[in-house]
Amino acid sequence: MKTVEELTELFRASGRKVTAQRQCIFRVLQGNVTHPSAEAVYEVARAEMETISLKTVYQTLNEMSEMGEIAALDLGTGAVRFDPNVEAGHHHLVCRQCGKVRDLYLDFDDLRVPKGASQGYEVASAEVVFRGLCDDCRPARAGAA
Amino acid sequence: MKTVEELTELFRASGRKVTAQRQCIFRVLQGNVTHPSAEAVYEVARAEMETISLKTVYQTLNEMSEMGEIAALDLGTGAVRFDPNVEAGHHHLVCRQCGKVRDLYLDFDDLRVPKGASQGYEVASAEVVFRGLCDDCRPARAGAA
DNA sequence: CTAACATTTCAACAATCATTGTCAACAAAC
DNA sequence: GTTTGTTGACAATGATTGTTGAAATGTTAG
Repeated sequence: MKTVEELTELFRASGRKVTAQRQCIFRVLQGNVTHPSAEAVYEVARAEMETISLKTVYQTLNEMSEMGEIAALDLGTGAVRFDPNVEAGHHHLVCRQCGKVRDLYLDFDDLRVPKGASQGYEVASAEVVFRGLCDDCRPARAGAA
Repeated sequence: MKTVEELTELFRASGRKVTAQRQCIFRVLQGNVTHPSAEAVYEVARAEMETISLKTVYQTLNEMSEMGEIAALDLGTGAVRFDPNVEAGHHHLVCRQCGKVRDLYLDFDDLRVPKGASQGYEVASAEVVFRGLCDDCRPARAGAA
């Protein structure tokens, strides 16, 4: 994701106003690898700005997503998650139990749909979703916490 | 998916009752490649059984899913979709516009997470989601409908 | 540099959509 | 027939979006 300053410029350049709330949201997302839901962003933002509203968070996240500065992921964990990492070709690890999501940088070079198999679809992207249990949800083994 | 008769046996064997409604739902799913949402199953079932309720449809689909007879897919199209096809190793084509989902039988043999990259996850499954536009949503080109 | 204006945004509230819980009447299986 | 699970009307939940008056922002004129 771009820096807070760059995002501020981008918002202004596209005719959007940059409010304290929005910059707070920018900061929350900076370097955030937890793929937070809107609610999660809201919680963190509220620690810094008590009066921010959930609606504002949704609105700003959606705008950032439309601008391509963050990615909105629906991975079946109940709520849409936002990923400040918009680099192409990265994939996701999803915990079946708690929904925790992590980025996975792997290059699968044969991730293409052969002609004739596309059933009329014009395929624009391919993403791999790996599902399993994260270390926190894995049943503790003997000796482990 | 198994036949209506096999499902009837399975339900009975696991202590579940087999009602006319449930058999109706079994029939709706038989050979259905549209990955219908609960609502879509409901619509079709209601054509046959006017009095069936949406709650019953949800309940039955969830039970079938728990039994592993169908798969519940959340592909970010707004509602969970149900896939009578539970064969492992098949993937999905999703239309960005209308949400239409189709199965894709492709074997990606390097679809594994290398040791050391799994970030503590115990990975159980890998599925590829291809997104794009289906033929119905693709802007019509000159000469095409 | 400052003031004033036209917009945009904010945040409280209510609405929507998918899905699930509650519960009395009912039907399947023994 | 009894017992237990199921049905379906209704209401509730959780995520997300629409509405709206009030406040803040970027811009332009002075």
